[in-house]
Amino acid sequence: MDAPTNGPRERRAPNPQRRSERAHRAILDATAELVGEVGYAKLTMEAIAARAKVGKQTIYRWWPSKAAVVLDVFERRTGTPGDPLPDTGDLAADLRTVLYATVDEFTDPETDRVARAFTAEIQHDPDLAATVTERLTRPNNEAFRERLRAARDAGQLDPDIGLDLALELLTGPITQRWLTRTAPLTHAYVDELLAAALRALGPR
Amino acid sequence: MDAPTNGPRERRAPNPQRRSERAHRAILDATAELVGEVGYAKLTMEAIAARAKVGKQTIYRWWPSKAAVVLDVFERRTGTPGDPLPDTGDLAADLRTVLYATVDEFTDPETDRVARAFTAEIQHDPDLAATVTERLTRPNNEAFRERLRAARDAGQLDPDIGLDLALELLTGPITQRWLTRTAPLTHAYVDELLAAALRALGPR
Amino acid sequence: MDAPTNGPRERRAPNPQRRSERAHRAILDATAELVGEVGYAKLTMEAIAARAKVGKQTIYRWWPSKAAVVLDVFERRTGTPGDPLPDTGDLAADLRTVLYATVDEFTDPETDRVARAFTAEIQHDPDLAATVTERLTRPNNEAFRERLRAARDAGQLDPDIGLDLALELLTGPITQRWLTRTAPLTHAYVDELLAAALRALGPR
Amino acid sequence: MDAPTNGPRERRAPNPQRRSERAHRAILDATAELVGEVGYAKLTMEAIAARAKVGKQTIYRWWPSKAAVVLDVFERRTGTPGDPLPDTGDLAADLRTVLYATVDEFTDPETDRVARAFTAEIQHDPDLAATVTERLTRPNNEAFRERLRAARDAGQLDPDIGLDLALELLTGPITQRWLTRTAPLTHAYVDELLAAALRALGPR
DNA sequence: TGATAACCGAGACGGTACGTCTTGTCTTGTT
DNA sequence: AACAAGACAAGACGTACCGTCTCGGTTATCA
Repeated sequence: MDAPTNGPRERRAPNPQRRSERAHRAILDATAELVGEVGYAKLTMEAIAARAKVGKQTIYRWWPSKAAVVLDVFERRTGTPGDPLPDTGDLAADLRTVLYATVDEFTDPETDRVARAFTAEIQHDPDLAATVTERLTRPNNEAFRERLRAARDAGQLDPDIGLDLALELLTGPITQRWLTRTAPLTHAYVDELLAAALRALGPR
Repeated sequence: MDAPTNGPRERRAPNPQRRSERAHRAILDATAELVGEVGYAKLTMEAIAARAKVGKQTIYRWWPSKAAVVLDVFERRTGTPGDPLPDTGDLAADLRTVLYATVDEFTDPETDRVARAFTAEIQHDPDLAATVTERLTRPNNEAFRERLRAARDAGQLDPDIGLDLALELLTGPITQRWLTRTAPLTHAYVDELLAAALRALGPR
Repeated sequence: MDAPTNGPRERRAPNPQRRSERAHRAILDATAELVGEVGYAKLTMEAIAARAKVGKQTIYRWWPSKAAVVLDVFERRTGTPGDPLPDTGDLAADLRTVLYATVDEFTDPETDRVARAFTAEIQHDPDLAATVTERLTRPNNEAFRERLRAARDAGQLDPDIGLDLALELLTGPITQRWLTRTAPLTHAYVDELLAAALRALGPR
Repeated sequence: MDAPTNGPRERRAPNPQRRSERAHRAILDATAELVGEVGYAKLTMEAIAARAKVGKQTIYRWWPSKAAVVLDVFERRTGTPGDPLPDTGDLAADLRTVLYATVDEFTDPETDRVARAFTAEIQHDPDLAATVTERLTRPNNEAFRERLRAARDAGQLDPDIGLDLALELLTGPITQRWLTRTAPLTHAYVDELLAAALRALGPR
């Protein structure tokens, strides 16, 4: 796990206007390549700097940690989080669409790899945890809750059930299965889960 | 995160008969203390050896990694996993008992700390992942499934629902909430979850 | 003797222009102190680094081995080797001056200590042997031979005797006595040696 | 050079009567092989024990150090030191015989290797130095001096010249040339040396 | 002729130092 | 001022040996 980190020193902010676009891109590209080649754990700042033909300081100037760099890479790859869920009026179908996509993402080796790296990193880097929550988790959850809210307003959900719990009933099992690798994440599993969860959530 | 690990060299197994009980205990004690003092990430083999008055080789002789040592400490603390769940005949009550205990554990700062460390470590140490699964996750899950099986046999559960899914519906939400720290883990939350999940699982 | 040395890994040369003068001096100072305190054999890179407040890597960056560091210390102490011998026209007197100085040096505990260390080290470190020969032995011998050459040209030596042999007759006995510690190195011994050797070397 | 040696603890002497001849021989054989294979510096007690199929304690029981073991190996190889020099009445011829043999020995790679190892080791192991002096140097020197004494008594040497100096004039140059590797040790060199030295030593 | 002590093989132990690695900062030109 | 390059202090890594210390398992005297 962590090489005992000294924590980066506080320093006065650099001027983003003068930031070298070349260096910025080179760092993200190099990081993306290296994560693919050696995985997150063996990724080093040293290696990123070398591959990107960049001084280490240039990395430290713009990112507080290795994780922050990789987070940017990750974000660049997966595109804008927080996109609204589809709303065709058919809740089950819409959720199926989204959850299929979710398990597909987790099944992609590259995404899986980085997601696991973040899951790991978040456990002992509160700053990163906050950032990830802010930029990934919260927008996604909000979009999810929005769709559920619409369903509830349409009378498709039990109004006594909290949206957060609803969300967790639908995604928690997937998260847990992915986390513990107890069984494969398949579309069939999503179907099964969806059926059960909707029984829990539907109007009495 | 991880100092890029070279992985321990292959070596022929030492003779466990000749293992020094004194050293064994001293290492676990020292590790337990140090995890409490500096946390898992800043824990070093060097420090364990120093605190335990033990040669580093003695640690490396018996454990392949820092994580493995801490796992033993963790196991020693939490006692035997895989204990059967209570079975009073009242499924809801029994599950409540267990899930209360679960959230209590995750709420305990010490346990939380180590659990997070393992969650992190497991993401990029497949050997450790296998060990943890084998020694913690699987026994616990099996005990859980056993109780659910009994309930199903008693007609308290929908026989069409897989026990794995049932398990995940009951624990996945808790795991996810703990993992993402989106909201506190309380007994009230367990109650809410239990009510919803049992609607999903109960006989039609 | 040597802890079985793996030999330092090959690495691309650092840029001497950017060498830290502070670190350089601190390392040599610390080494000088430590050799005096604990002797060469118990001198460790670890201790040098600690005393000099320097990272170990900084030592390894500039010197291939402990011996190389001490050689620099030694050289700094004894000043420029290869200084020409005095030439007053009186060969015996000039040689006496030089050999007195030689035995005085070998009698000084500090110099003796380091000289023995090198004598030892040279036996199984060919690189160091070459360096020492190049930087100490050869210049000194050349200066010596130069003085003998002048004497030979002045008709004070048998022209049939090789200068190398002449050199060895004059210094070999001293070296051997120092090496085997069979008897003390005194000025009287030099006188005795000189008388005999000059009989061997003088014109017939 | 030496890994800083803790020095062996004082222990009460074992009973040589009960010494295992098998182990004794195996240790010497293994040491001889290993010195040949890896050289003295990289020779380890560990390796000797392993090769000899012997417990390390068995080595430490009978020898105080690696050097002591190798010394025994060396002695076993070179046979009894201190044999008297030939005395045919012709001093020059007798010395030539002996010095030829000496340079031949030093020229043999195996002997050269071990001799250098001891030369090195002696510099910082006073106990070993004493042992070597006692068992090798002194007997050999004594035999040498004996022959010179006979020559002096026969009027072939200047009676004013000390026997020690005479010895050193004859052997010091060879020792020095071997030690510094400044030039090859040949029979021709011995001839040249002998001619010169005898001029120094002969009666006036 | 046991018993009983010593030596033996094996190898775990507490240590020390090794030489390497990476971290995050600092320094030195260049652009 | 940001940059590429890379030296620097710090300190953990995992390994190699050190010399000591058990641990059974043979011998080989002596009671």
